[in-house]
Amino acid sequence: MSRGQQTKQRLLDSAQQLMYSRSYSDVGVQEICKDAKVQKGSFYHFFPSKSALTVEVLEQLKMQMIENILLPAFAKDLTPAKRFERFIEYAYQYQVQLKEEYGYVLGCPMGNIALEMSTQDETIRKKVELLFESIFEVFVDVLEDARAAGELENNSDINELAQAALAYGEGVLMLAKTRNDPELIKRLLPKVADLIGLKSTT
Amino acid sequence: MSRGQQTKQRLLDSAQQLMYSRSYSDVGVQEICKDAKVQKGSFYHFFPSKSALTVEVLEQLKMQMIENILLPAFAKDLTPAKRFERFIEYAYQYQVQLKEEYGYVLGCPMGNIALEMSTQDETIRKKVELLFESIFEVFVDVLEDARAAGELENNSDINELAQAALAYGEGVLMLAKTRNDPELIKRLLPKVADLIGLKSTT
DNA sequence: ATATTAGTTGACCGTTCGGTAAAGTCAACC
DNA sequence: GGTTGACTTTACCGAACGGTCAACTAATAT
Repeated sequence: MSRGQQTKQRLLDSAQQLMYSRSYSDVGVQEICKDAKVQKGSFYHFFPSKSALTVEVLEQLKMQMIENILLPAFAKDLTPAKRFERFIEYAYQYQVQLKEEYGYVLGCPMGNIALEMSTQDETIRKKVELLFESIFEVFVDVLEDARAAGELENNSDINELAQAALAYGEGVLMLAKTRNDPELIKRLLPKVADLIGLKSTT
Repeated sequence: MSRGQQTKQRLLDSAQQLMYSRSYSDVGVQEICKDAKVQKGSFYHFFPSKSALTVEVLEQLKMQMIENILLPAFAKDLTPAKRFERFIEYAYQYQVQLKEEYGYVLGCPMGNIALEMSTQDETIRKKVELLFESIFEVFVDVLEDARAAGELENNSDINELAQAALAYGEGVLMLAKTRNDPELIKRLLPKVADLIGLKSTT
């Protein structure tokens, strides 16, 4: 990785961490630069605006999420129901760790930005829309497996079920963040099985 | 209502509208004052800080939500299932209207603030927590009616079901806002019946 | 070796931020 | 009718905001 690439990467990493732990608006370009040990002029050498930086942060977030959470959790070594359970365990452990580190349950980084920025920055909104689409696709895939295996009691459209599961996951993370209590995830998220009609693993 | 009360009310109304249509951070006290036709000095006569104003805005929001949405939607003239349907219709119509007015689906005003501010302002987070509690209580009430009427197939703890329903509602509103598409509400929200195990109205 | 490009530095822009202070005006009560 | 306290007005504070610019240095390619 070239010198410039490294600088850019530090900016992306600092921005991702700071924005996730606080918010888009509360973190200024100045603070991102200070954290990344980069001068402000350099920031604007790599990014035309704070908004553009954020779009790249979101792209990086997507890749990390797919690689570190979605692929391992939904790997096909388990039954669809068990994959969801593994996903829930991942989400729970992660939020617990965040609470230890920051004192707060931070929730979903996409959801956070979506609600803060959707009415203010159209390119950010569109980008988050795409990130949700990535999760959606993974869910569709598991649900198809489940239906093929006869483990899906619900005969609704799989696209709708996937969207419902995504919405429910985001909602649970919102409540967990608002209550600052990661246990909500463990208590509530398993009910996604009822929502999509997954046969319980008895 | 006295002169001072009127001024304070204008500040609360302006802040509520502006923050809902954009965000907490993006709306300054200057802009709130201008919209309410109040001088900045007066603002700080009524509120010690922007944060304190926001807490009062949230209180007002709660009262409006209960009176204008929760009470009429969940009135006991219908079966529990039908009450939920009426609630969904209310939510849908409201977001359609907002999109016409502002060009954007604005989602849930509590959820928006919760995700933006929970890690930054503890008193705001606590207040939103209370607002969620208000909705939660209404849900518990309907669910008890449903169980008493034998219309609840799910025999889980009602508190958990109510929280799950709340989470799902918030999640759907988040997706609707991110996609800027109110139709998602109509398509997804009825699945709350599956989530909580409400017998379908056949 | 030199010219070109990529990246860095630090000072600077106008504007807005949340919040303060002090003087002035209004209405109500004695 | 004068006093009191609620409310309003206006000017102001230091700090931070997103963004720009021109000069400088480092790496690369010919």
